Amino acid sequence: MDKLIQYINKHISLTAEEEGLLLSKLKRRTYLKGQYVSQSGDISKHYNFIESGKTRTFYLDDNGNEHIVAFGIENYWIGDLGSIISQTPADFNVQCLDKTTVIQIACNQLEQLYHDIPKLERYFRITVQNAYVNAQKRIVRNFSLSAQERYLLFLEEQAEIAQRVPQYMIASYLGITKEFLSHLRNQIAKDAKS
Amino acid sequence: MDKLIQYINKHISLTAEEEGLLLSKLKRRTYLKGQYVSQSGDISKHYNFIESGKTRTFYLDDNGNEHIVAFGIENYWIGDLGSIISQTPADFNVQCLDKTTVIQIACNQLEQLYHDIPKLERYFRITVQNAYVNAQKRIVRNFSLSAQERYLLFLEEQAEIAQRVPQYMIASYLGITKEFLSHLRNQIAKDAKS
DNA sequence: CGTCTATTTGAATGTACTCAAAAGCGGTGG
DNA sequence: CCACCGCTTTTGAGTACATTCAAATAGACG
Repeated sequence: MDKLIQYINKHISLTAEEEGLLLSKLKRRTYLKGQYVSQSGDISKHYNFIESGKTRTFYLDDNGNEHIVAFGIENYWIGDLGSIISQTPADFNVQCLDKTTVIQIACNQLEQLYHDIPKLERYFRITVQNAYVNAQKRIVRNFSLSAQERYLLFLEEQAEIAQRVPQYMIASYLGITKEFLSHLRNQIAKDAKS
Repeated sequence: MDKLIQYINKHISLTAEEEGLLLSKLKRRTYLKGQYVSQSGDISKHYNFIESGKTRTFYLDDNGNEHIVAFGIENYWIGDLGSIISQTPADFNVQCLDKTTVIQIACNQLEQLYHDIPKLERYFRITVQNAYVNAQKRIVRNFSLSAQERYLLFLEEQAEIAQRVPQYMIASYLGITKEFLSHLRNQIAKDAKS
């Protein structure tokens, strides 16, 4: 679980004692491809840090269409934060796209941990703050950019993810249909030639 | 500045001493209608809590179109968080829609405040966490709901704001044109009759 | 090689946009 | 009190971007 500790220590400095306490509360768990780390409707039991593998967080709308909210790869925190913080049924599903190993913090121990290691408040404040800034950026882009521009930006900014997930999921993440993304790629290829 | 202290104390418990220290760092400032609390391109100098009035946070895209990212009313925190936390040029403009009084924390004192009153880490963690959950919800809705559904939901969930801002700004917030929103309203009125 | 999943292609459709013009609605001044 | 001004909302026609549905093609894996 060194990688997680290392990540946390980028923002705060844990003492050896705190590190030990934190480690004692963490559990490693491995999911197979296709398994769900958490499911819509359930109350989330843990917050997860990906050690290896990849996941998608998606929402199933009333018409049965899937909408990918986020991808997760190594060193990402995943889970339905709304469910985790208020212990209400989750809106989102978190599914593994590969065999995936996560480090879990149980929700019912999170408050205790914040109490025992107040520095963690800082760590998570910073982490969530960054996630929030990105979410706002995404909202604005979805309004102000065309689907093609959004796709090109995605390839650029999230190159690693782009290479590791199937195209129809990228379409879903971008908020367009897989057919339309295919059309866009065709278009882009044509434009590149001329 | 009691209202802010009161709001903060919903999540944490400040001692009298901490309260005093915090208060000594806060400044009240009033802007006229139309004035900017912060502007795109500038590096944000403070984070703002609205005591009275209302604001819009918007992004100006490459085609010169405005996209409203958020509205602010009493008891909301406003500002370009991306700029505030990394002291980079802001993406967003925050403009007052009325005479607006805010309580400001200077960015260059924020870290010191976190140091002196670690509980504030917790307060802002919780605040940003909630904002993030809402942002994710908005992303999903923009994908899975039609413009009409989004509008009706907005009226329901943000009734107060809906009554206090002009329609063309609501359209911008929803990511549609003012003309199309007008069309939708027409449609909704017709549907209601039959 | 066959099966299953992912991607491509194309035609018809729909949702939302653009542009232009008209109508409504406060305020302000004559 | 009315006329005019600026700003917001409405209306309508034509258009564009993205969707749906159906079918063909390509890729991956046993």
